[in-house]
Order: sequence, then structure tokens, then C-alpha cells
Amino acid sequence: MPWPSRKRSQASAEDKKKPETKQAKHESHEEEEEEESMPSAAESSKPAKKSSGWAVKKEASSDGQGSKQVYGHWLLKSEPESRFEKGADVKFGIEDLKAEPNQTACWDGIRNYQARNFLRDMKLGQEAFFYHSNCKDPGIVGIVKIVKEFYPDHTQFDKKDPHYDSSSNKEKPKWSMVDVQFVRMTKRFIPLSELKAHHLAHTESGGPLKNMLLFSRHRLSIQPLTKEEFEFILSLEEEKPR
DNA sequence: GCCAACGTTGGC
DNA sequence: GCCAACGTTGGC
Repeated sequence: MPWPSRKRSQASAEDKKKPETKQAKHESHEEEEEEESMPSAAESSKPAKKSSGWAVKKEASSDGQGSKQVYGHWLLKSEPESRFEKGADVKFGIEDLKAEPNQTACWDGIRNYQARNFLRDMKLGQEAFFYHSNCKDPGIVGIVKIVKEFYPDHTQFDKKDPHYDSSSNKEKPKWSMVDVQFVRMTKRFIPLSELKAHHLAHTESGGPLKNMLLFSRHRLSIQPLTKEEFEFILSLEEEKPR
């Protein structure tokens, strides 16, 4: 992912910590990509951006504006197993998040415009599923919440960080991050295989997971979830594992 | 380790 | 703006 997963640590804004994360690269665009795709609820408090579009859906609002769809929930991918990127271990599983001060970490290292734009749409208090990727048992393991809306990702300026971006500058940071705090583990591990089975069934039946981005945007490490998707997945917690 | 999907780069 | 080459993600 952005890919993907990312991770990093620490807490808030105050400290800057270091990097870890994964993702990488940079891109080129100009940055202006601020668009986001989804609209979130209100707007961000910070910069505002416009949206552009990608994929997310939008619905017409009744009033005629197309409002874009507002996402209130998210899925964040992170890798729970060690993997080295430019000499740094990008491992950051949910246990690592729980071990951070205040069980809070900054989600740094996102170097994909689409993921970054979603990140910028995240609002304080919104919840996200914590998804373990690129590991033996991929799937949802817990729930986190946004405790600080987007601000510059300090790892883009750190030459020693695997996600250093020489094309960015402090006057106009290209990449952002948010802080997330652990909320709870899901009542049980919800494996990718199970989500996929529902996705396939819903594709036929028109169920809630038929458009889940996990299955169409493989490489997106930060994905918005509709309320229906989030609630359906939560309902799986109560079921027996299949 | 393989490989499919897909995003990015860069020539033209 | 098109598109081929290339790089990355991430499941298996």
C-alpha cells in the first residue's frame, strides 16, 4: 500500500517519532492531489481540498449536488510480520499498536496519493478496522479510532527513513499522517478468506460487501468503508468462524 | 517464491 | 495524452 500498511509508531503529534512504516515511494505528481475521494463528513478542518475522484462512489445527493459519499469508517492495513525495507523493519501489528504509549501511533509512511487523500478525509473519532496484511493469516484483528486528523508526515523529511521523499519540502509537505488509537480487538479474528466469501456471495446477491474495496483495490492500504460494510463486518464478530 | 493486479514513470 | 516498461502490493 500505500500502500499499505503502514505503520509507525507513536503517538501523537508531539513526538515525532520515527518511522517505520512501509509504503514507499513517492510519486510524482504534483501534489495537488488533494482531492479526496470521499467526502467525509464535513470537511477537513484543515486544508480543504477538492475532490477528485477516484473511485469512491458518490451518490447524488438529493439536492442536487452530487455529494460525494461520505465515509465514516475505514480499513487500515498494516503488516504484523517483520519485513525490511531499506534496512528498516516495517512490522507493525496490532500488538505493536497496543504497546505504544496511550496505545496510540501515527500512521506514517503513506506514499500513495489515493491512500493519502483518504487519510486526509479521516475525522476525529471515526473508527477503522485494523487489518493484518502480507502475513500468514491476513484479516481483521481489531478496531482503532482516529485521535488526530491529518498533519505532515515527518518521515518524508527524514533522509534515514525508508519513506524519505526528496521531492517534498516543509513549506509544502506532500505527505500526511493521522494518529490512531487502539479501541479493542474484534471479538474474533475475521479472516480475509471469510470476507472474500461474503464478497463473492454478495456480488451475486447484492449484499453489503459487493463493492468492498479490499477486493478491487488490492494495493490500497487505506480504504473507506460504507456504514453498511462496517456494520456487516461487525456482525460477523458474533458468528462462528466459517 | 510466484505471480496477478495495478499504480507510476517516462518516451514519444 | 497514449502506452509500454517497470515497480510494488499482497495473496497464495
